[in-house]
Amino acid sequence: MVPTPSRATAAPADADPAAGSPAEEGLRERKKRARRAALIDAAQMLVAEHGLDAVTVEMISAEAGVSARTFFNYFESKDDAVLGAEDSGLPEDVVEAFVAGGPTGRLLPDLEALVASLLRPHAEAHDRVVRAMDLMQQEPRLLQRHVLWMDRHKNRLVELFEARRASAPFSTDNELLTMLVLLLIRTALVAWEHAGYTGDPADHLPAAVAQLVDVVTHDLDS
Amino acid sequence: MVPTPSRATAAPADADPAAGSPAEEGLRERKKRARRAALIDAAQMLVAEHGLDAVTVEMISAEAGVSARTFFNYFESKDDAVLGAEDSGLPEDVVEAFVAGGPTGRLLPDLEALVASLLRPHAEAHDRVVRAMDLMQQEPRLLQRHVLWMDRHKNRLVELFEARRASAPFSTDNELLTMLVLLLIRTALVAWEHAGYTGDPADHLPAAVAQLVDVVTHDLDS
DNA sequence: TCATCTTATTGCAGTAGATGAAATTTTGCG
DNA sequence: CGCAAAATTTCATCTACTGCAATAAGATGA
Repeated sequence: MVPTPSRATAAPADADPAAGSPAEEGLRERKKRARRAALIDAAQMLVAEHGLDAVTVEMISAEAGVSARTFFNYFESKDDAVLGAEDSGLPEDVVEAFVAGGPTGRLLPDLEALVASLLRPHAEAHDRVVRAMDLMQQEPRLLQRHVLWMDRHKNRLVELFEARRASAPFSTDNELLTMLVLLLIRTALVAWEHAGYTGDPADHLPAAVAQLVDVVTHDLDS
Repeated sequence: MVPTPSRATAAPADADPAAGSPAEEGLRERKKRARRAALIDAAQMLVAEHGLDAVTVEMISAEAGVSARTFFNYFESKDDAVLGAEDSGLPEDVVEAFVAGGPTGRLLPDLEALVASLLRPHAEAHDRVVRAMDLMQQEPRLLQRHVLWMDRHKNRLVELFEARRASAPFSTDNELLTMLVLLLIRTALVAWEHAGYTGDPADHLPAAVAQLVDVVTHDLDS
């Protein structure tokens, strides 16, 4: 049997109108990208409709026109596909600025800058992230994967913190700082959600920081 | 015995949730407790030795002398058994104090008090928590479950925040506050771990708060 | 002590996520 | 075209987890 309409998606071939085609990208890379996107779309659509547990990877794979085994060549788990998790690393320049003790020289604003650059890629894949956020509310299990993602980056973050200590010493524990990063990410994303997903997630970062400062300093005041 | 008319179905009557009085405990409850403990011990021991993925629930069950099916009568998942997760709620008096705007009237210290009471039960089951913490470092997947636990309590926390708003208004978002609770819990636990698990996890809470204040206020100073 | 009701354990069958390996197809390129 | 590299698929297998029906083990009351 194998009713795979694999042709269907690949049909438009290279009918690229205009020369807008990403020249540097081979056909192979192209298809890979397309498949991945198709799988994420299928996963998010099906889960939104039937719920996380009612959707099997076979359904998702069938919807995307690939075998179930191929699915796992693209994602480590079903949940990953639903979240459409992309592991885009931190930009070089931002990292360099941070470890050098910049850009402002004060830890909290510099963390903010770091988080902003972590949030930026989320703005690009706007729709997918929005769908992922919505699904995360309905399916708390997905929030767990979000944390696993965090855990993967944790080592990298700790490296950055250690590196920065050399040029601009500070006393705060690495653990607290990573949790602070997580707090900022989450707060900004939720604020973005509450704002109806308008604009950029990073836009809500300053407000998050302001709130944090508020809570902590109120402690000292009154 | 007083002739109580309405006791159609088995009345749990006392049902003392606190494990304080073993005398009042029937043999059934006893065995249940013992089995549960045996399963947790077996799970933690085996995982410590062979790693999380190399240990099957069959091994754990066999080690504890029960069937694999029974295992799932006690735990929702393998990971839960390894963590030995207990869902002890917040004490009444602490909750009341918090929603009334106390005990200090300032949000951050009051959050600290709340977290302290969340950490206290961890001190009782000292050994198991220690082993769970160690395993969490080796097996990041377990950290996810820790978050699921958090998620379960999140609704309760949000209720508390909302209730407190009535008597002692504040502007901070619920999301930021829950993340702050998570940050304090995690920071205190890690500090406790670094201290060689001496004393109480809650002992390290003040230091965590101090660090947080430090990071945020340094922003304002320089 | 026995009869009985309730509750816990178990065996069995089945679903579904995830992985490894070999076979097959697709793509890149000279 | 024809060959080599890479990706997809098929197939077998493991394991976590669940529902159901049968059975064993406390609890209870006379």
